Amino acid sequence: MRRAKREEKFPENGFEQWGGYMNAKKAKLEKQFKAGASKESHLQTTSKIFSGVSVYVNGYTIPTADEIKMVMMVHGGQFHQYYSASKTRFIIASNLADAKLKKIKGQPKVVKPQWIADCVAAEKLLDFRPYLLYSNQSKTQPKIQFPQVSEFESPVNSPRYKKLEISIGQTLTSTPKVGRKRAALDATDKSPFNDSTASAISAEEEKVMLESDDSKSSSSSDFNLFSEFKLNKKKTSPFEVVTNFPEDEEKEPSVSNEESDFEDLLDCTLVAQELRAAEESALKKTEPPLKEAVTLPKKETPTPQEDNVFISPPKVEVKIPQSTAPKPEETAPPPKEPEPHSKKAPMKRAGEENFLSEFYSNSRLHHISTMGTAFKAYVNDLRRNHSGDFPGRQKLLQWKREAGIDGHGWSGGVVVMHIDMDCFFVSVGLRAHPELRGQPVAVTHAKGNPPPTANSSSREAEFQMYRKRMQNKAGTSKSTEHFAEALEKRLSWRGDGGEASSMSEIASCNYEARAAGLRNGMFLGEALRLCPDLKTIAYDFDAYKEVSTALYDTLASLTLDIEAVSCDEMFVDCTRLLAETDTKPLDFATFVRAEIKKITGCPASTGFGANMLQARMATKKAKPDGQFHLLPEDVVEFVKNTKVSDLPGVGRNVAYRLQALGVQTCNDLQKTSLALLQEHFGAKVGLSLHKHSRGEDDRKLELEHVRKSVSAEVNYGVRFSSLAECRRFVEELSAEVQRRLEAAEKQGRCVTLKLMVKAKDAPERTAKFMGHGVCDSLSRSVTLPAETSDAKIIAREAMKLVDQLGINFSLFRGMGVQMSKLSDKKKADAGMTRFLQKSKPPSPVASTSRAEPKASTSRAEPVASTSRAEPKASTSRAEPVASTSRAEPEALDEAVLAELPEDIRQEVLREYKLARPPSASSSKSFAAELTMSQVDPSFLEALPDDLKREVVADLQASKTRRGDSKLLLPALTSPRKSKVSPKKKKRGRPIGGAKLKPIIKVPRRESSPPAKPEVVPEVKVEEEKDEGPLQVSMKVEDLLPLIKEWVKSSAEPVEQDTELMLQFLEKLLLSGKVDKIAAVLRTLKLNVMRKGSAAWIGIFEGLVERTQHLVFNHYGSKLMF
DNA sequence: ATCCTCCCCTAC
DNA sequence: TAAGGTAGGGGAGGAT
Ligand SMILES: Nc1ccn([C@H]2C[C@H](O)[C@@H](COP(=O)(O)OP(=O)(O)OP(=O)(O)O)O2)c(=O)n1
Ligand SMILES: [Mg+2]
Ligand SMILES: [Mg+2]
Repeated sequence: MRRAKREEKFPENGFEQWGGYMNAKKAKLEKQFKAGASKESHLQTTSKIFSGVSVYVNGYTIPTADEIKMVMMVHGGQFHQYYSASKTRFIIASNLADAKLKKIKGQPKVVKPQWIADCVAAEKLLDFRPYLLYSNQSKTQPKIQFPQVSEFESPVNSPRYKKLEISIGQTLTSTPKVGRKRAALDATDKSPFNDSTASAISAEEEKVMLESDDSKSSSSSDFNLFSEFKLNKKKTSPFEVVTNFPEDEEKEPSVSNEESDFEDLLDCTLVAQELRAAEESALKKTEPPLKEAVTLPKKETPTPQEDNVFISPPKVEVKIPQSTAPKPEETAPPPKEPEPHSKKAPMKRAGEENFLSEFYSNSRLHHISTMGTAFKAYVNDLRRNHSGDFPGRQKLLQWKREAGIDGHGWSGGVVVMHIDMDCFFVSVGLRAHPELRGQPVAVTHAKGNPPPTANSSSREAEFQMYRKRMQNKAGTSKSTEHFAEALEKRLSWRGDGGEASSMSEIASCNYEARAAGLRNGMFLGEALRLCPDLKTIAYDFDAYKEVSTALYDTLASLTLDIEAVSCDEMFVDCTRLLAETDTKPLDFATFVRAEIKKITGCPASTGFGANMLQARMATKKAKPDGQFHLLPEDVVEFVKNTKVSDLPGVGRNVAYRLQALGVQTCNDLQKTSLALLQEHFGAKVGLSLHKHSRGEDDRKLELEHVRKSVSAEVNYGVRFSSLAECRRFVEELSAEVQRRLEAAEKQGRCVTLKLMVKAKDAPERTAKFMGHGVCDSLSRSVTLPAETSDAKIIAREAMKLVDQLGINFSLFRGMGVQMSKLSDKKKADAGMTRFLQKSKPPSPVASTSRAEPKASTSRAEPVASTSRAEPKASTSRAEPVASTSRAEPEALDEAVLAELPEDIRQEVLREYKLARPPSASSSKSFAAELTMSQVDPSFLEALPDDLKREVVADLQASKTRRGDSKLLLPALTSPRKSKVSPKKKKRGRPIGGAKLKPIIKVPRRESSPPAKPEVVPEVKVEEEKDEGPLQVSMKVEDLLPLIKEWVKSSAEPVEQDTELMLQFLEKLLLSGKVDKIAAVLRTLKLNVMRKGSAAWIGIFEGLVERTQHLVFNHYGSKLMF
């Protein structure tokens, strides 16, 4: 069966104990290799130990998830990639770490991984109870044998088990597809920062602000020197400031990655907190009271109802640094901005005035991200408008002459250069702090002496708790130790609650600091413990921007075969440049780096290679302040000593999983078969690892970048005290998205809402001040019928999604709004608006893309939106309408509508719908097709009969689609976009009702609620004896309903029906319709489980077994479904 | 086979 | 206190 593909299957192996597990694993893997791509044998299982057992692995476990997956495969169990309340029977976890665990519905058993290991060792299914992670008895060693193999029926402690489903493998098709290709045109020209969100201030404005706001440069003690840079215009490269700083930077032993983890490790700590909180306040189910809620009322402004409610002129942005301020050393906490009346300045929270702009102005991640985006656009613009002249080349040639560098350039093949500024933020910052050169320095917000937060003791307690948990992890294997160690380092602050416990992150640290073990992204507290002498300096985003621009302009003056990576880094295809200037790579490097240092005062390192990977690795080797050319002949050797974690795409997770496979270096990786890699990591990732480990890289520089999505999200400071606040924040984020879309001259059709929700037992107080803490994250999206960039529409859709999720806003810890399925914004669709709004000519505005030749696009007040409909003072309460193709509801002219082509009409209807305030109960959004539950009844009623009929017909025709799939683990939510039959409409979600108490059985299906036997009766009898309705040639869509009805219609299956079904399946098999078999079995399984009938389950199991037998005989392998 | 949604991961 | 953003690759699994 072609299905074999690469799913979960492993040749038999004989690995026994987990004791010497690591070793055994290696041997086993090798064996599998040998077995070679014997795909066929893949499907075999060696035992039935885990028959009927389905597991989902959460977090890191000692047999790793991959290993458990393998074991389940081999021993007859089921491994679920996602947790499903209805299908997953056990959750394997070592601790509470992943918040997800805590909100899972269906109360699956959470069992320690050791259980799996012990079962394998014992070669039989052991009672899982001793291994329950939470049970009191769990203590430790277990091994209580359990009589027979699958007696789990015993209602250990939950009758729920009864209806527990036997899960069968799933996995049917699933081709590693990537799909989604969005046609998109190019953006337009403009300077790099025109769209940089908050900082979208014009250069002039910026300057003014800088000048007037001295607090700004702030932190830097010497404002003067600093300002010299700041006041320079950014646009071009006016960086003549020439600051020659003494060379510094001595070579440091290269350190590995930066501190990537964050919450993961943090999680453990938080988990400890959670535990404690949970223990203390046993069942304090109710909504956690918002402690600060008080201040809210007064704060609220009259809420401008205007059109531009949510636009937040970015002006704020630039100035901010001031509030933060002073450097660490010389503490001088500037006065917090005084608060009108209330005592101390209340923390600013999302949804409150100025929060967003203030947050953004201080967010380093926001800055590097938007700068990165801006530079990609900048390169696009430069390429588009380029004259063909590269002035920098004259300089290069002159330099060569003066330096006495002879001709004979490079004659090799493709040369890719990667260039990256050394400890960027620090290097820039040090220009203003020459006295700190040579010392360990880091850039961070915190300056030190945090208020006497008296929680050092509580932290100590947390730490102890954490330790306990770790030990509890039993395993104690290598990796566990590794993580434990890492964690301890980060969290083992004791005593004083001074800065040694600061949770402020270090954006960048110099090489002197790295020598002490510091890494970018590390907490200041931990950093100080590692390096007590660390000096910290403040951020200076404007300066970074200037240096970045200088970096780009420098390279752009030499060639435009550039792929921007970030504000301090890019790839350059030097092939043509070197050939045309007859220059050798390293000579070029010397020149460019010197130029950059001369202009910016900051060091950059460059690497050269035959492809992007090699160039990147070369840069790493070159740092700091160096250059390196990885020659083709040296690649093989070079790569062997490279750690896998140094490969692009190999982060914490992949590195960990590779390590579990015994792979740590590229050399190890080379010895691993492609098949195995793909088995574990998927087709693409596996192949990528395979190639990268050999220094091979197919990627081509992306010279014309096409943006695919635009988003704005904040996962900090989110603590809503009212739905209104939440809504307002969504509106602000939407306005931000609109602004960015406009800056990029794009529109989109898909709106995605992202949420971070406090995990079930996570403490109200997060480890990091105002941080998101331990959360579950989820997203929901809607595809609109027409593209838009209108913040109002975006916000409305996003809010609908919020409602739809039905989670109490007070649990939100982060929100994001994203627009995707982008297309260039043309005035084109103004056509529709015009059509419907008889009076309004399509604003011919901006016109085709490409438009503005750089120059700052207007920072634009909210307005901007091109074809904006006139907000007529319509009678209807429609909001002040805004942009794009949208007509006033009142403008709908039935006659006109009737003449429109079908597709257009649908869009109009859609728009019409959008323009209306959603009725209270309707929280649904449209998808490609309308769904009954998404229709606002009042809207429907208002339609003329014919239209009504059409809409309804449409709904019914499409109602089958889009069933909810998955039902992700954070069951924390509600029934997802459950369909709900036409008749009943979605219950309006209780706006603030958190459904902490999920129902036992989650209705995970579209149509009828599972537990509803009522409906069903005897529908039809499709299962006649004789040939009956089941035909091999039937389409799956016709077949499945029959299956469903079969199960639904009778309490107990009739034997003849079962036989008939088996015969039918056999026929399908003989006809090669394996997919249909899989589909039938899946549907059957679903419905049987839903029914929860033991009789049906038994029948089903028997059917599956017999079918599998047939399939095996026919194909030599089992069917995966 | 391919598309789509909802993740997860990675990178800066 | 602290400022935990944002874009893209890609995998799982369901629908078509
Ligand atoms: N976790 C991180 C990683 C990076 N950055 C910012 C600060 C860095 O200076 C800048 C560039 O990132 P790099 O990865 O290039 O790191 P550095 O330039 O600091 O050091 P290196 O010399 O390793 O390039 O991005 C950050 O704020 N947080
Ligand atoms: Mg760098
Ligand atoms: Mg970089």
